[in-house]
Amino acid sequence: MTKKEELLQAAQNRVREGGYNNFSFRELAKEVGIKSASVHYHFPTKADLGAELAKQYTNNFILALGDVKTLHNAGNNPIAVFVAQFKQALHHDQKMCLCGLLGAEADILPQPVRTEIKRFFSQNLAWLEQAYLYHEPTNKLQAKQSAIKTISLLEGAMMISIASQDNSIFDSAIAGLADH
Amino acid sequence: MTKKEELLQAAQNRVREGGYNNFSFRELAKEVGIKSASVHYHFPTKADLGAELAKQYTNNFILALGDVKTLHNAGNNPIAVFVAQFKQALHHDQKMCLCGLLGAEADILPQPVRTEIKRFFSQNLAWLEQAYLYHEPTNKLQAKQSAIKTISLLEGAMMISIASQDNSIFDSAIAGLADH
DNA sequence: CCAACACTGCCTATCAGTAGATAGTTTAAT
DNA sequence: ATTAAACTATCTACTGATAGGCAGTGTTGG
Repeated sequence: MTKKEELLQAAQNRVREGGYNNFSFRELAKEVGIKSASVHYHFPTKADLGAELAKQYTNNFILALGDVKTLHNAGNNPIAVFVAQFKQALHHDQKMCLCGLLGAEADILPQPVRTEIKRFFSQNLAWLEQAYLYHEPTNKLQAKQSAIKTISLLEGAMMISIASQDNSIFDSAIAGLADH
Repeated sequence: MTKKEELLQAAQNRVREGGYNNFSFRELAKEVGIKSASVHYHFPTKADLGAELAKQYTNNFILALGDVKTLHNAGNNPIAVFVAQFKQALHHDQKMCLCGLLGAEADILPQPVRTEIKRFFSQNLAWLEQAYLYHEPTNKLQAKQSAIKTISLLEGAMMISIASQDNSIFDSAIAGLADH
């Protein structure tokens, strides 16, 4: 892993714990073993780092989901796949969704970061909408609404589980979500 | 409104926009027209201010909901009341739920603040559980799960609406929630 | 083949601004 | 005379950012 990648990874952990203001160039530098001035070589400003962080997070997230049509044709329920990916993010890392936390504080984000956060949700909603269209008989409007309900439930459940330090809240929230 | 109340109000606005790290004693002092050192007279430390902020927010929130039994007996659907209060928080202030945002960054909060955030959710879940028990034929376990699903959906929908700068997302998410 | 050059990735040193917090003082009301 | 609520002045620590240096790694023209 390059220093640049290490910096992004360190930043991701900190942002997922405490938001955009919870990391500094000095802390990241210390963690990866370089000086804070050198971080500016890789990312000219903090906003640049934040924007690239959100961009890569979104891209990796969508990539890991896979293709809706492919999943469906292989006999997998894409909605279950989506839910499982959120569950993994919580149970494995014990941290918030990066874009969930940043989304909540969107008002104070530099615009390039905010743009990437918006993209995360528009892309995930589009993915989920397709998932509902493939998986159950419905129309576009209904599928859109189901997509919104599903991702809202997941982000909210994640948040409350972390606030309450109780992952069983998340499990209760998603019970029966991807059945039938 | 006393200076202390003004400080709490100013802090609330800032926290609901960008989390715990998004306010400083200097900014609050400037906004209410005193010096930053004077803020320490009212709140010895930042953690004290944060804890009192979360405490009052929770108390006011529960108080505004009213009594489940009273609502039910007056022919009102308590679940609809709960949903309406979240909708109001979003549409009126165009800001996140204070405890929602703070809950997401619970890992970095001073313990007294974190304790208050936990209380917000345990109290709201208890209120909602009662609401479901009163409003529809169910058992305690089902009511608990419904409570978790409902508050998760509301907090998540709020978050995504703010991230996307689109309140219609919230409205879609709650469509049909408090019917029948 | 090799000297000149440029690029990469880091460094030191430093800046102005802001953070939370403290000690001690003034002002005004009780 | 006491107390509440503000003040001035100051501290140490940290913030993002900049200027400029330096070693290593090509890369290229004579």
